[in-house]
Order: sequence, then C-alpha cells, then structure tokens
Amino acid sequence: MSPKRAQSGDAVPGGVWLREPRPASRAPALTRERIVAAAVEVLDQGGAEGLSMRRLADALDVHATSLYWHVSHRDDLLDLALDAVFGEVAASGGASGSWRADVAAFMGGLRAALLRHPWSAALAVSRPLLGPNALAHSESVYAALARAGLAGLDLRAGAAAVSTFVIGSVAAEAAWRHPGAAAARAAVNDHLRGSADRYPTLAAHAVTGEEDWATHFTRGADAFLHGLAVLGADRPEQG
Amino acid sequence: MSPKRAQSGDAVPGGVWLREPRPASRAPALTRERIVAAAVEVLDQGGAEGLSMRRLADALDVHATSLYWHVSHRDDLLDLALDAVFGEVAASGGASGSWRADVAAFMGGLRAALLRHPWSAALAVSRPLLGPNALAHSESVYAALARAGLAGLDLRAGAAAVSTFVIGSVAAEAAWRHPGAAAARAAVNDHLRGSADRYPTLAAHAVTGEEDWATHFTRGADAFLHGLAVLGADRPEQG
DNA sequence: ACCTGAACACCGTTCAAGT
DNA sequence: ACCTGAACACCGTTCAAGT
Repeated sequence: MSPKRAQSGDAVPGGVWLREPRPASRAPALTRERIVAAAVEVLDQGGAEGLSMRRLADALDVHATSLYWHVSHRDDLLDLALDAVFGEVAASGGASGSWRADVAAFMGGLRAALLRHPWSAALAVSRPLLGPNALAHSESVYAALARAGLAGLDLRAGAAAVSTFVIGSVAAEAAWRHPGAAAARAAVNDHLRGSADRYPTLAAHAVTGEEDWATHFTRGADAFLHGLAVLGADRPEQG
Repeated sequence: MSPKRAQSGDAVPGGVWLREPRPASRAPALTRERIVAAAVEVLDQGGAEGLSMRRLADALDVHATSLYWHVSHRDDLLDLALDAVFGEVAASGGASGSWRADVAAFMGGLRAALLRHPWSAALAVSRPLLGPNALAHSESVYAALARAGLAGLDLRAGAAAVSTFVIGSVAAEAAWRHPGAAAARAAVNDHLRGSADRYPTLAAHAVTGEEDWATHFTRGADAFLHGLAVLGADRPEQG
C-alpha cells in the first residue's frame, strides 16, 4: 500500500548483505506507459470520477506527487487513457471495395472499443481527439468518405457526424448500463405511462422492456450512411 | 459574501426598534427555482467544474449545507440545470405539414439553446434526459418521426439518433469555443501538415481555418434526415 | 420546516528537498 | 533525472443543533 523501498540502510552490522545494491541501469520506476495502463485499469473499475491522483499512485505503489513528473495535469491522464482506447480499435485494413461497408466496420469497431471502457465515450464527446490513435482512426474514416465522393466542408461534416454518432450513441448506452438500470427503466416506463396526456407519443412508442442497443445502433448508422451516400452523389466536387 | 442576517438581537436598550420583526409569512429563503437559476448562472460563468456547493451557496448568500435541504446531491443540481436549458428551446408549435421541416426546426432550436450554455451539451450526453422539458422535446421529435412513417424500434432508434447528433455536435463545437481555440486550431493544422505521411487524407482535407459550425451542422442534419426518410419509406409498418 | 456550524474524508497541485 | 513529503486551498456530504 504505502510506497516504500529499502533504500537507506540502517546501521546494522553486516547489513550490506541485506541490502540490494543500487541498480546499475537506474531504470525509472515510472513510465508514461505504465501510468497510462494503470489509469485505464482504475478508470475501468471506478469510472472517471474514481480516478484520483492518489488512488492511481497507490495502484502504482508510488506517491501521488510523483505522477507530476510524467504528466502535467489530471486531464492529461484522461486524454492519454482515452487515446489508449482508440488504440484498441481493430485496424481492419481498409479498402474492401465498398466505402460504405468500410465506414460501417469502423463505426462498429469504435463502438466495441468504447463499450469495453464505459467511461470513455462520455469523455470523448467533450475532448478534442488528437492522440495518434484517434487521428489514425479519423484518417481511415476520412479516406473512406473521400472515396464516397465527399470533399471539403462536406467531408469534414460527414466525418465529424460519423464520430459524433458513434460516440454519442455509446455514451447514451453506457449511461443505461449501470447496475440497477433495469429498475430505472421500469420507473421511467411507469412515469411515461402515467403522463400519457402530456407525452402521448412517448407513452405509446417509447415504452419498452430491455432495449436492443446493437440493432438500435446499426439501424441508426444505416440511415446515416444512406444520407451520406446521397450527399456524396449530390455534390461530387466541392472545395 | 458571508451569509448573515440580523436575527438574534444583542441586549441593546431600545433595540427592539432597530430589529426587524419576525416576518409573518416565513417564506423560505431558498427555493428550488432560485437555486436552479443561480446554478445555471454559475455554470455559465465557470462551467461544470466551476459549480461547487460552496460557490453556489455563496451566490445565494447562504451556507453550503443549506442546499441539501432542497436537493440531495450535486448531481441533482446538474440535472435540474440541464432541464432548464431544455426549457429554453422554443416550443415552435408542431405540425407545419412537413415532418422533415419540423424535425429540422427542433434540432436547430435545441442546438441554439445548448450553445447558449456551453457546459450543457457535454452534460447531456452522459445523463438520462428525463426532466419535464427534455421529455416535452422528445415528445415533439417522436411525434414528427411517427408522421414520417417510423414505428417501434425504428422510431426509437431514429429519435435517439436525432438527439445524439444534435447534442454530440454541440459538445464538439463547444469544446472548440474556448479562448485560445484559434491558436489550438493552428497548432493542430501544423501537426497534421507535418504528419502528412501518417495522415495523408487528414493533411489534405481536415486542415482548415475557422470552421463554419452552422453549415457543418445543417449539412450533417440534412444527410441524416434524408436517411431517416428512407428508413420510414422502407419499413412503413413495424412494431 | 428550514437553515447553521462543525466536522470528516477526501481532492489537485506546488515546491523545496532528497538521492 | 526522478521521486518524496509537507503543505495549500479547496472539495461533497453528514449530522446534531438551532429557530
């Protein structure tokens, strides 16, 4: 628990033999990679608000203030951890012939990675995604949409919309995946049914048992990709 | 600054005249409405992380612990403030004849309200939107999409996608609207141009001066609504 | 019913000091 | 170069007490 190592030997006679020699290569105990890996683990267990500098330091058997040598804010930690999640997205090559199938695959891959780390989607909406892994993913989407005929502002809008849709969907899904979500959903259904006069359409159509998030997602993505295809066909060249 | 009122009179002779009589109607100093209004103001000034119980209490000339009589967590405050933002969305009636025009109007109205309170979109992605104003907005969207021919799972997926797109877009936009965003954007552009080997498509197409968020948004929304129209036409009836 | 005040167990971050 | 330890200015939340 408390970070201690045998360093300053007490004056015990013959104590040399009991002490480790100073390591020759002096490899730093902490590295960015170790810190980020530990941060992802802590985040997986306790969510974003469970990641404190002290708790992370504890997990690394180190003092909280030591982290500041490798990282300048807590926010940096979050950004690094988030990019690590983007790094888990299967690269899945690229040109399969159909840009639409490629983009759908990218979206599905990102969704899977974000779902594996339920804290990540909520974070991704509000932070600029500029890490190397996030950029690599962006590059793939841009390339596929360019093949669809999008360019300039349309291309940027399309790519942004794709990310926004995936990340936003997972964030919503993750918000409903906590323990006790079933009870919460039942309470919502009761509330809607009881307010059928104020929310008639919701009472009739929004009430549901366990939602099927996966087809929810693919169906929305389908609609979306269809719209993008039309956008590409409508404006074949544009700066 | 510090919350004080003349209550317990010191034993000054004739001091009765100097003290206010105990107010007859004993109206509570704090109400939920006052608290929420103040919270929105504090959030507008300092963002989500600038809202602390103590700071909010200060703004209301009250002790921090007094807030807990009216509200049970800080999270409640955030949810209430968020629903207040949804309350700012112009109701804009409904049936204009074209469901698509109606949904586009709802999306634009929500975007405007969220942009007025830059902290709100990032919050909206990760919290269930169950306040009365959020539900009223949902009801409008559901009703319009039902007129488009969507039903059952398609309707829920479509409505969720509409909200997700709007809220996610504003969150991204808000993240780029801080002071110094221009410098940040320039740095990003430099970085992308310098990494043209790794991100060729980004270097060619993602680099831009000041982004035009509004047309960015409407173009994405257009593509999206087009896809939803197809979804409605493809599956005219479905539970 | 509504507000105060003290208290508890935390936070992120700094900075001088050690090795 | 890298880590420690003390310190500062905060946090959310509880609970008994006042009126």
